[in-house]
Amino acid sequence: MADTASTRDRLLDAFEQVLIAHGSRAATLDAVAAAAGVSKGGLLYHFKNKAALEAGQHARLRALGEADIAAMRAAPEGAAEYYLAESVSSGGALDRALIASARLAEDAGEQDTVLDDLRAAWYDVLLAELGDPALAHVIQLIGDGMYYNAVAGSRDEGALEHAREILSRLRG
Amino acid sequence: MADTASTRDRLLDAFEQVLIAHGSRAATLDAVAAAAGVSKGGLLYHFKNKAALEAGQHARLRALGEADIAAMRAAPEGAAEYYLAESVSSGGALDRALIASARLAEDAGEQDTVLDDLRAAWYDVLLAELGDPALAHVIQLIGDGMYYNAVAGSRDEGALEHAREILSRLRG
DNA sequence: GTCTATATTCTGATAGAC
DNA sequence: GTCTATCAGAATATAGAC
Repeated sequence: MADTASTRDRLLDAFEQVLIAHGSRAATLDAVAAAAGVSKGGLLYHFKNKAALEAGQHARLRALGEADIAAMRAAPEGAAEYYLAESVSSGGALDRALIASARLAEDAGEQDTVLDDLRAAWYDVLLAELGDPALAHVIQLIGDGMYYNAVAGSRDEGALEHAREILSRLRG
Repeated sequence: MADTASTRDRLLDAFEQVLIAHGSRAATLDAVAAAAGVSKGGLLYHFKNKAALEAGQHARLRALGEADIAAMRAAPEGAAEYYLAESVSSGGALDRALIASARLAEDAGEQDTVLDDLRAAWYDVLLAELGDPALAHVIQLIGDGMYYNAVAGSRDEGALEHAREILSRLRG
């Protein structure tokens, strides 16, 4: 029901899109309102100031991230496989929210802990499955690396296959 | 000779520092000039506009990066060890330049290729030493992951030790 | 080379009409 | 709920004094 998305949700979508495509400097109230097809006044009805818009973005990431962690715990292929596969940016809602919040986090001095919290939760699940702190840590770093490359827009073909191959060597 | 650094260099130092500490949104001409201890007019004598200041930052990274690639080729401990050790943010000149340029790159749509160029060069050196595309690729992803955490401002204790341990398992 | 003063445009935010 | 009009302050940049 993309057509029936609330204006509030469309504003958050637009904020994400501008953050991802053009960075935080470009994500002004004017630009976000225009991308969402509303006026600046319309935006400010839903989010009383820019801090509220940023908080809305972080809250969206938190909800998506917590759902993902539950899915990772339940993944039949195992948490490590699941984690690596999802770290390849697929343009999904979680990817987009992660990139957008990461860009905001660079400007604001540690105002929202969602990124740190999610990272810690993913690590816990990896460690519970693998039972090896060094391996769990390195799997997370590989995921971060794939995520970094996706954000930078670099084509990084074969990353997932290569990561899977190395993972199997380490487990075998 | 930090005391005898030229005003131009002090301005680039200040730009880096503000970018790293507070992000690109905070790195205004006023803030950079103040951090360097000069007036805005003084800054604009050395860099005629903001784009020139950003170009100066990217040029500084390119010079440091090319020197690093030469050092990596010559490293007695091997390129992979050298690469992982330097990927841990140590506050060195290269680290700082890398983080600063990465923050600028998010705002500007691929105007300077220095980050992509350096990444490709590092991969070439890793592959030449390791002779294994999957392993070279994964080592670079681990470095990217450590670098991503530095850009994001997270602390990530034990990353280097864990990466070294996994590397030795893979080589052994 | 560096500063002050100023012009211009952008940004966040408010008030009130519809 | 959404829009337009408007404002204060910030940001980039220029001109010219020293």
